[in-house]
Amino acid sequence: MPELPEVETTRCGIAPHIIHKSIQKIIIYTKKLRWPIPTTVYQLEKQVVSNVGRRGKYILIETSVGTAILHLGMSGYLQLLPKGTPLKKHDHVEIIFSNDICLRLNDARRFGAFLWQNNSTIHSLLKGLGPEPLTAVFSAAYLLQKLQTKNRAIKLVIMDNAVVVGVGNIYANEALFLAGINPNRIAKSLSLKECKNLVHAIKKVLQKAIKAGGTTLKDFQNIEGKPGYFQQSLKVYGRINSTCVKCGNCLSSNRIGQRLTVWCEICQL
DNA sequence: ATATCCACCTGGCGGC
DNA sequence: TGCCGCCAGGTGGATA
Repeated sequence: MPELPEVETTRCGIAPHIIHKSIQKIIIYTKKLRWPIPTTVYQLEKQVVSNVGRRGKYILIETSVGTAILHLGMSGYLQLLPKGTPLKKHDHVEIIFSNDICLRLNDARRFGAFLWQNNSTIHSLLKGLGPEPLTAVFSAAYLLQKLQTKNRAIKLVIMDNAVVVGVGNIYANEALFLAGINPNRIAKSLSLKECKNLVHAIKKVLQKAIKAGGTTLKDFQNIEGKPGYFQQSLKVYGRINSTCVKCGNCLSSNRIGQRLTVWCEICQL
């Protein structure tokens, strides 16, 4: 998937086409993605989309009765197509609008989700999420305070949705490189200055990636089926066994929490 | 509470 | 060509 920039690219791509549009029909081709799709999502039918929001990597299709919650997992994407376009392999759900366009969720690995919340409740998946990385709430002071109880690698902590949402493996690697911080550092050992650098790096790398339309690795594509271009800017992710773009040193790699991590031993302390 | 590990899936790639 | 093992953008949940 899609990390936050890819999700945001997707949200921006679909929003203008479906806001204020009326939903005619929901068709579910695959009953279970990461979780079974609840039948409550049929409440979307006959409703008008009031807004298309995002919380972390969840896309929120809002109506006056409730909100459909979409997650793209590792391999999901959304497409807007004319109603009746032949289905592709791994098209799991479609939302048909009254103007005869439909929104389809395709997800080869089925790690994504299609869920529902009534307007009076908050889905448990959305509870306990940390701040959005691109808001002022996510600050150096906030991060420093959060790190005080954390004896794990800093990379794991910035990828923890309870600390800050939306930072996945690509951008965690990239932000730590940009901030000059070794991903293996014990989180609570970071100084305020390092927290400042890291928070700044996370915001910068995410903003740049959103501007570039996301990162395309294998199967991510935006709403028009076009790739993102941020992969051209990656400094460490995917560059295992290559040399550091800054100092020429051979990059190091290991696994942190089962996720491939790449860094420069000289530039990241 | 925190930390670790597993599970859920398909597809693409390199190696034999 | 084919089969095998390994890898991949996420993250909730079970376990210690």
